[in-house]
Amino acid sequence: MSDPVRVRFAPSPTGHLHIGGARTAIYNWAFARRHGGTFVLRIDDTDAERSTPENTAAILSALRWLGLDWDEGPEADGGHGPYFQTQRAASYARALERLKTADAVYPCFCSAEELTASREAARATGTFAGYPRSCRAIDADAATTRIASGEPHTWRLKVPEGRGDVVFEDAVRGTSTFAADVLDDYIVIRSDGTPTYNFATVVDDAEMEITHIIRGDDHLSNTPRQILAYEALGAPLPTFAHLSMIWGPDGKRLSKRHGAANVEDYRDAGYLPEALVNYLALLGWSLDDKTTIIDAPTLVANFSLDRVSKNPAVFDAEKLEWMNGVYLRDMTAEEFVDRMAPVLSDAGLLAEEDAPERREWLCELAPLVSERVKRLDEIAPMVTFLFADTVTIDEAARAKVIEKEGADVALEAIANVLEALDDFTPEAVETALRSVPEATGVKPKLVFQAARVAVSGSTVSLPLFESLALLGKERSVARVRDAIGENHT
RNA sequence: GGCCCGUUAGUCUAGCGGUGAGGACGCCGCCCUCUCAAGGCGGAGAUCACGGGUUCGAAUCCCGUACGGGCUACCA
Repeated sequence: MSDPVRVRFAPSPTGHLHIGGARTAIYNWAFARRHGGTFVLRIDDTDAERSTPENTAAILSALRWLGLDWDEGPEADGGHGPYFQTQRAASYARALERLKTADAVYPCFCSAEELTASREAARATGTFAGYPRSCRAIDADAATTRIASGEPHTWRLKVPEGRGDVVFEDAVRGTSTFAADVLDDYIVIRSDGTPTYNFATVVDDAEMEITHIIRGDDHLSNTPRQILAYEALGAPLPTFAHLSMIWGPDGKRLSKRHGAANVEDYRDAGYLPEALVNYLALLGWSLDDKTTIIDAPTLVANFSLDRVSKNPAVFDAEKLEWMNGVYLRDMTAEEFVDRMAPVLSDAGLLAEEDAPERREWLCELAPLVSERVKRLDEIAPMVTFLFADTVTIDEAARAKVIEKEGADVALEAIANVLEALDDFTPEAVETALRSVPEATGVKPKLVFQAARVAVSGSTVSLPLFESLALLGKERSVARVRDAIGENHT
């Protein structure tokens, strides 16, 4: 049996949870759950300028909303903490000491200006633009003296003499090779003593015993230098798996320029977490050649890195919307009411505390709404007429239906026939309304549309008979009567 | 500039040497129908980026080219 799987998602709190980050988190989570492993959440907040506690909180809440629970991380200690890089200075210092004694690192006194200049020069000649290793030649005693005198310096990782090409097996892309001569003596500790990203991640991943690093494609080129750090530290190498990017429709990295790019944007727009997880899971991974609706348990039972595709995927908002509709429609009335109640409350249609006593009524409404809505935020406009005392008839609808020849006659008959009903069920209402065309000689289409406009204010609404039943006899009849004579105004 | 990665319909994908290149979103049409949806049925849409190989046979293997993306920071 192999070592227990430990994976991590390590967002940088420089913004909220991005769609791309969410997919990375989903894959890590699914992989951990699939293998009975541990999902670690680590906050890579070493960018002091842009990291904020608010962003961290937003990321945690977005992950929770998606249902991606972590076994170790903020608010879930697992013995490998702390889980904020800014609290791990001791680890980095310890790692640096280890590298010093192993002679795997050396101080560099070059100024930022010098480095930029040499880089530009190298780039202009078309050769390797890495650090020329100037300070590597400074002997240890001289270096110690200069450090003691307070001269600013960084620490660079020494690419071992005679190190061959760096070759590793990427779980999604296969063998990756980086030639030895492009390996760079990169900076691991900045002049202010803080670690650079490439070093901090390796130290943390090693200490946290991460076995599989599943992350974005943008880190692929960083992998060889990280591998060098693992080797210098004497730590076992994890398996790497690089995910391709998620693009906007223009083939550029998905960003706010393309519209909603954060998980919470979708939450606020009325998307369900289960639909977003399903959609994102499929953006770069597939179960087989035909399955598209995959719930979380199914994802967990089937997720594997070898079915992750190598090519970038364009985020298709329309498909997500369709999928959200599928989840909405698949809900039971009870489930749908649970999602609908907060929406009604926010829209000021039905107070949260009044919802329980009208639960039965809401459950009757639910199936009518759920099958014609793709997002939760479409609900309120659709059902407002059922909650309001009166309804304002849409101008176009009035002109098109109420002012039609015969509409008044039909409305009169509708009101009478409804009024006569004892049992105001959809079936009874339907039977009653269906008798109107014959009795009045008005075409059925007009009869139904007139009733619809009178009651809902629009030519497009939830199904008529059910709507009337939901509205109740009194209000239904009143609205139909109110509509009569509207064409004389 | 250098290095790395990618390329199957508008989009997401299946495919892993022999298929009529399969599915999904979107689009179009028909059916159902009290409107709108949903649902059912059908359709259009892919010279598998291009050019060379290897092979009896290539979307699948190899090499180039083009295009796109990433990295190349004392950002992550």
